[in-house]
Amino acid sequence: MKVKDMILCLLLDGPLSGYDIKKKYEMTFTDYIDVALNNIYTALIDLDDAGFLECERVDQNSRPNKKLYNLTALGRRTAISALLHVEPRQQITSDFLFIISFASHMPQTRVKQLINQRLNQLSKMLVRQSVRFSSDERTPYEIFVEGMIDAAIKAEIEYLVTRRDDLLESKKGNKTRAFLNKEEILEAATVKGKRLLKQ
Amino acid sequence: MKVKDMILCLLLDGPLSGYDIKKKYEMTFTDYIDVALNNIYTALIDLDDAGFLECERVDQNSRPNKKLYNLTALGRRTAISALLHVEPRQQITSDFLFIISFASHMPQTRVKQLINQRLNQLSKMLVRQSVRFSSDERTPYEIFVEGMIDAAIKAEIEYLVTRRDDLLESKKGNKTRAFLNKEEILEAATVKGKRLLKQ
DNA sequence: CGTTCCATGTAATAAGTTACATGATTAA
DNA sequence: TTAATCATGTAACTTATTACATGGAACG
Repeated sequence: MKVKDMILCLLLDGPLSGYDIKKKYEMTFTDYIDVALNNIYTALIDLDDAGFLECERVDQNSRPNKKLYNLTALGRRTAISALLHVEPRQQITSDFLFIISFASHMPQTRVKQLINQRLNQLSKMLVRQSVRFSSDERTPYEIFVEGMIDAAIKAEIEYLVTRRDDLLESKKGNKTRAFLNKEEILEAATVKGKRLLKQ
Repeated sequence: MKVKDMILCLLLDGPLSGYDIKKKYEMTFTDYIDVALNNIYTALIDLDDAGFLECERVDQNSRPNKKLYNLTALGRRTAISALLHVEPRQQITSDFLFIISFASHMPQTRVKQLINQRLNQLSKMLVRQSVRFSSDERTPYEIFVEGMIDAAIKAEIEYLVTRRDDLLESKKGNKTRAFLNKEEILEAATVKGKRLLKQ
């Protein structure tokens, strides 16, 4: 699916500004859709020019003015058509796994760093999860998707925590702790919550 | 990580032809690295021109001739440097999850189709897993990575199979079976094995 | 006799990324 | 007063994708 199709789909549930789309993306889609958002305004303008959207200027007094975009009939048809006919692509590119598979060419410190960084990312994802879980207005479908992500995150953490020692050659007699333990990771995800998200 | 960096890394363990890289990719990296491979030959030529590789022509009698690429000192340094200094990006784009979260705009048949297609993809991934598991010459690091993928695939199948009914509004009194059951999926992954991979 | 495997490339295009650029308001 | 939030855009560039293009050998 192309970014423009996705934008049209996001507008199926009502008009949004570019900024709204950005926020929505950052909060709910970041974990399974990877796009840079700098071009979102350009995309909206293009879609507008092509007749998929109509744009309404909204003047605000204590805020910068904004533009609300809404689907035209054509836009709505296109969005639905994408939902029905696109064959979904699963596009995963995990530098982490790629690099780890070359661990024989790296020093142990790098391996530890990579694991810890990844656990950190997963921890942040859990934070977003908990924020989402605490909101109402979620459709059963969104709940389904969130549950899937939750399961994936937890499976990965579980695997990393139980297996990461396999990556270290010199386990024995190594007094310095290499890794955070599972409790610390999960705690980081709940307690530091908001702070973490802002990093 | 860029494709060219990855190619350099793949060559760390010995010279390969473009075709070798393709094969290696298709067998072991497909599941967590998403790239189109048409440009692999172009990339090799570019890397050669830039002094990262040296190329040896190998004439074969009962096969098309091929070109074996090997790292130069510069190429090796660049590969190692990428492994040590790149900050790994996790790039997931799951059209499946995106589309599913808009299920309220789709007919039930489409939802079923999406779930079944996804289970099919996962099934194929399990086939690749089983082929990989049966090979020797795997470093502990590769085993680690495979284990991770295995865990991820199984977690997703588990989730889909136990929760997919949540997506169907009219569960009651629906006689026609909507989905394959878990045993059928896992069986498809082992029995049909090779045949599936070729689709 | 048809399909898969081995093996390599080119050219045009589309898409997305990075970096640049601005500016008022509000909460800490 | 400093950082974060709200809010929108442009231009140059890099990258990757799609489609095209070929051809012998082996296998079933």
